[in-house]
Amino acid sequence: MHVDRTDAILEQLRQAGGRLTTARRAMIATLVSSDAHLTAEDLAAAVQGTHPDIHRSTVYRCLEALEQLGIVDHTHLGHGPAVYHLADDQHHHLVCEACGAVVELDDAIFEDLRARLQVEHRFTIRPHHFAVPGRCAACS
Amino acid sequence: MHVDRTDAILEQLRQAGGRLTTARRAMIATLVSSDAHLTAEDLAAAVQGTHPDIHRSTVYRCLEALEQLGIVDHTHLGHGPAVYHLADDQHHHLVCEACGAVVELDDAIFEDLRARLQVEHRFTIRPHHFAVPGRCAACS
DNA sequence: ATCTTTGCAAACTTTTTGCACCAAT
DNA sequence: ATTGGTGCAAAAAGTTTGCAAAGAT
Repeated sequence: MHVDRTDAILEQLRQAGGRLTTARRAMIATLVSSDAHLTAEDLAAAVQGTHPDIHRSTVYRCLEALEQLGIVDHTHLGHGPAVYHLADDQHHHLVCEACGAVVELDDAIFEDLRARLQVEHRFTIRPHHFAVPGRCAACS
Repeated sequence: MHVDRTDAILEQLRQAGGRLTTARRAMIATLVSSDAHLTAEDLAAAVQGTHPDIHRSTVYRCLEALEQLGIVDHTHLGHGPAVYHLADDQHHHLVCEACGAVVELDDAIFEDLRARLQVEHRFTIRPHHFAVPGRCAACS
């Protein structure tokens, strides 16, 4: 179940010296139970379903805190808002510029490119932070 | 000189049915004479040096128009504003998340990845639209 | 003469910040 | 009791839009 994962995350938060507040619990619960790509606004809306007085700015601040603690990560799928997901579920994205479809990719696909850029430019890529744009099968 | 390139671009604009206005001339001139990565704001500031009454919104609208005509292109180097450059100078970017350094890359480096994603996911990448983030030699 | 483009002001979207209060440890 | 987190309101940053006037063809 989600319980193990949630517990592990809450433990990680506590270990890092973060406080276990209502807002954080609610946000982590939402992130655990949704495997979609949530914007800060999505998350705020979801959380406010059960806790109406958790403010948008709290959501942004929590996300920032949780990101610094290595619990969540954000990605840019295109223009528009960033999307957030739990850091224990790392993956890459292809986004169709025409229809917005998102394809999730395994890390492995970037291995060759990573190795090459490391050697040729001494640059260590962290490619999950931005999606790779293009055209999906249906739109090309 | 820059004259040839500018003329070619102005011709391209005319051919496409776009009008040759003061704002467009000034913006193209600025883009031709600067090979840096200019934000819309940078461009507005530069253009306003000689034409003080060209409005920011005109700059944004021209950029949009010039982009649709295939004359300019924009890229996202990270959080913060988009940067614009002439479309006849296509290249990719690595951006250091620590120091902001930008490494320009040739298209070729994405060939293998492009081919693989095409075959494995029928997805045609257009990777120059977003920079690939990571750590430069000095920051890793 | 026509139809695009511009200037301006104002709105919009996403995110950040200052400050006083509240709550977790 | 302390320190970190929260609610609120307000601003910031980047970009877009409606409209009437000006300009390019």
